[in-house]
Amino acid sequence: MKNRTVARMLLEIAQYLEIEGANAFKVNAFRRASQIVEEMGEPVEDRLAELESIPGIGKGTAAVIREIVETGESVVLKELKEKIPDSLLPLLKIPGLGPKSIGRLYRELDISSVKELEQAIKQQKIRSLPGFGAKTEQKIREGIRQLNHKPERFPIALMLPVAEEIEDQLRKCRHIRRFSRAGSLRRFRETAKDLDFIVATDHPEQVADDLVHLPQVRNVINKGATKVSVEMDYQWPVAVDFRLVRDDEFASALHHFTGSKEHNVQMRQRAKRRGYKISEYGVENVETGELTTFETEYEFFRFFDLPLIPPEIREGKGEIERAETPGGLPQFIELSDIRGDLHMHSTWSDGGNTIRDMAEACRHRGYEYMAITDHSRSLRIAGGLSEEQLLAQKAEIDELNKEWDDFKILAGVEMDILSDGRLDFDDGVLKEMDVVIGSVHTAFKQNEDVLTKRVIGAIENNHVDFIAHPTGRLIGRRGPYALNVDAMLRAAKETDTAIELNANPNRLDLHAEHLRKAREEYGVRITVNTDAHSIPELDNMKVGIGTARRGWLTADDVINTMTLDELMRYLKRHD
DNA sequence: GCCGTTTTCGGCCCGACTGTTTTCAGTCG
Repeated sequence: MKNRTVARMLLEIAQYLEIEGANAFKVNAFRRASQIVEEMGEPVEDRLAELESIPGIGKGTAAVIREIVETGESVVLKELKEKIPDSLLPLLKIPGLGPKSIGRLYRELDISSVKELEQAIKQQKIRSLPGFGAKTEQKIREGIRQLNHKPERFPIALMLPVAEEIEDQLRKCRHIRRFSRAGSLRRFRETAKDLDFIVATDHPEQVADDLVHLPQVRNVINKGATKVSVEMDYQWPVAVDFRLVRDDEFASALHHFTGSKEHNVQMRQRAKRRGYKISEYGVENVETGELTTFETEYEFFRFFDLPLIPPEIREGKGEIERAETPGGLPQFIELSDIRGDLHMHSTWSDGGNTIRDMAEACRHRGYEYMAITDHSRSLRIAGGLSEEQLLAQKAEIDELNKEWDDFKILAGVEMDILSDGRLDFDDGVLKEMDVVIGSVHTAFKQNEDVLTKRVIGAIENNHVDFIAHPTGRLIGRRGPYALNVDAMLRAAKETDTAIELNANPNRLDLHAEHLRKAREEYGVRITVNTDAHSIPELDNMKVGIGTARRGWLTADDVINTMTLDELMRYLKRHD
C-alpha cells in the first residue's frame, strides 16, 4: 500500500464530509492527515505504531490509517460513499462553487454530476433555490466553462516571462511608490494558478485606471480601490491580481499575499499565542487594538523574534521551527554565489550560438568559467558529436582560452547513457574531457529496475562528473521516468558524483523536495546548470537558484560555486 | 478530529468580496 493511496483515501473522506456539511475542523483534520501521509519520507506502514505521536494525527485519523493499511479499505469512507455519490466530487473543482452549495444542490435538487448540473442551469432551476439567484446560476455556468477550457495551474516557464513583462510596465506607471510580485511565483513554485502583485501608492484610483489599460488586458474581472483583477491575453488567458495598498502596509500585504497559506496559518498561530493578530494591513495588539506596520518583511519577522524567512521556503514545512533553533536557518545559496555554468550547448550540436558567443555571454554575467557540453554521437537528432569532432572541438576551446586570463571554458560532453546501460564513449575519450555529464535521452518507458541500473552504472564510471536532469520530467507535459531517486542518491554519495538541478523552467529537475532530501538525508553534491541552447537561456540560472533555495540548498552544497581551482581539483578527483 | 508553559473542554487564521439578503453565508486566497 503506497502512501499516496492512503493519502488519497483520507482526502476523499475529507471531501465527502465537507459535502455532507460536517464540522469544518473535522474536515480539516482529515485533510491535514492526508497531507502528512503524502509528505512522509518513509512508507506509512513502517510507522503504524507511532502514528499518534505525529502532530496533526490523533486517535481518530490513526485508526483510519491503520485500517486502510491493514485491510485496504475504510468503513468510514464506505459509509460516506453510500450516502453521497462519487460523481459529486468533480463539482468541487468548479470555481465559485463550494462544498456547502454542492451539498444543497444534491439534497434539494438531486443534482449529482456535472452533466446534471449543466442541465439544471439550462432549465433555470438553480435560481429557484432560496439563497441562490440568477447571477449565481451564471457564475456556476462560467465556472464549468473555465473548468473545461483551462488548465488549473500554469507551468512557471509560461508564467515567468509574463510576470517580467508586467513588471516592465509597472516600472513605467506613475504614482507607484514600489511594487513586488507575490504569490506562488515569488516562492518559485513550479506552477502557478495566477499572478499576484502588491503595489504601494498614494493614488489608488489613478493606478487602478492605469492597470486596467495595460496592453495585454483583455478582460477586467474586478476593479476597486484596493484590488484590481484582470485577465491578460497570452497563450491562455492569465489571471492577474493587483493589490493596491498604502506604503506603510506594503510589507504586511507582501507577506500575506506571498503565502503559502500553510506558512501564514502557522505565523498567525504564533502571533495569537503572543496576543497579536496578523492581517494584510499589519499586526494588531489584541488587547489595545494598536496596529503595528513595517517598512520591510525583515522587520515583520523580527517583530516575532524570527530571522527573515526567504519566500522560497515559506511552505509551512518546518521553516518557522528551524528558524528558532540555535543554529537557525541555513545560509541559502544566492545567484551571486554561482561562478560558472557547467551544462550548455553550442552550434557544434543543437545550440544556437557559437562557443565564443556563449563564452562572452557567460563572462558578461560575471562567471569565472563555463563548460561546453554538446551531445554525444548516439543522439543523432540533436547533432551528437563523434569522437573526432569532440577532440576537434576541444582544440577550438584550447585556442579560445588563450584570449582571456580571467575566464576559462571547460571542454565537456553531455554523454548519452544508452538504453542497454552502456555509455556512448569509452574511457579513453572521457579522460580527455574536463567535464563529463551522463544523461538519459532514450527508452523513457523502461521499468524502475532497468532505468535505475542505467543511471547508477553511469554514476559508477570514474569519469562521469554528474547526472543531468535526472528524472527526465517536463513540467505539465511529461512525468518523471521510473527512476528510484533514493538509490541514485545513495550511489552518488558513495562515489562523490554530483547530481544536476537543471534550471530550464520546463524541467527544474531534480525538484525541490528531492533536493532537500539529497542535502539533508544523503549529503550529495548538486550542480545548478541552465542546459542553455542559446544565450538568453543562460538567464534561467535565476529560476534554478530559486528552486535550489526551495530545496534548502546552501552554496557549499553546489559545486559550481567553487573557485576554478577548487572545481578542477573536484573534477580531477577520479581521473 | 486535534490539541493543551493559560485549557482534557472549548477553542481551532483572517479578511475581502459577492450575491443574496434586511444581517449573513459561502467562497476564496
